[in-house]
Amino acid sequence: MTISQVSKRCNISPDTLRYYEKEGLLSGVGRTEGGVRNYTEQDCKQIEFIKCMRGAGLSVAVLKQYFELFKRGKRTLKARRDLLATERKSLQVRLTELQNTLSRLDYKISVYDKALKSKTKELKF
Amino acid sequence: MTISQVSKRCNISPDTLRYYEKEGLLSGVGRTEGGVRNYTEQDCKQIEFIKCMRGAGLSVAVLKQYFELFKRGKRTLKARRDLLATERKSLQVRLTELQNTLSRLDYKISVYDKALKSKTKELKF
DNA sequence: ACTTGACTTAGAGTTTACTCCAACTGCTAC
DNA sequence: GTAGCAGTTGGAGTAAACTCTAAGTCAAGT
Repeated sequence: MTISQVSKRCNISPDTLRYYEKEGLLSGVGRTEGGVRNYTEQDCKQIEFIKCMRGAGLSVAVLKQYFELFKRGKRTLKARRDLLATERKSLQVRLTELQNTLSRLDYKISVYDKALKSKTKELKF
Repeated sequence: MTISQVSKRCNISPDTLRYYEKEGLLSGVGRTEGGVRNYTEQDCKQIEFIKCMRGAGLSVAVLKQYFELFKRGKRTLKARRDLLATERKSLQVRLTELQNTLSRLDYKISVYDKALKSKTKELKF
């Protein structure tokens, strides 16, 4: 697959794909004789994984670390597991925060709806 | 309250507090005769609100817009409600995404745990 | 051979949200 | 009255994650 095909399929710009590769999140992307990137199905899966994790707030630096561990082979299995577990933990924390903020927004919107009905009072903020 | 007191209480740096004020998220912070910021309890509540919303990913620009509507008075009640509702919606979407990613991480960690037990196989990534 | 369009690289530029700096002011304590 | 500290301002600097530009290459079509 060419970069533009992967770009469309994964909905990530070619620039970003090149950037991820430069940062070491995609080490083994092959090239044609002409030097053009030739992505495999595996590459795509990995890109989807990266996209998913980036969406959840994992930094490019952490993902780089993860894939660098990978390159060092089987003996880093535990380290990778632990890295993921750490990220999982902080994701869980952020999830709970977001849930609280969602409730707070719901409450605030309900206060607005009441104020709009009574057509009299203004709010503090 | 002085800026350093608020900074401690809200756990936000004085620089950030000044930055928020400059950006219009805190319009009416009073000053002493000497020109020193003098925060009220209301100001603190507002700062907590800003912190909470920033934590949930609302941009400084959106919050600025919200407080600018506020300055225009009661006739912007509906606009403010709608702004909050829009943000609530996208927060909800992100929350669902994060939940999916959390599950994915859980699964991946379980795969690692299996691989660690059997002590034989490597993973794709 | 020549144009066209997609691709390559290195490196510069952008955006967001801070964070830091320099130069200055105004209390408070000695 | 002056040292020291907390505060002020305007503006410069930073980090992360892209995003864009310039200059060039390559393969296909005319």
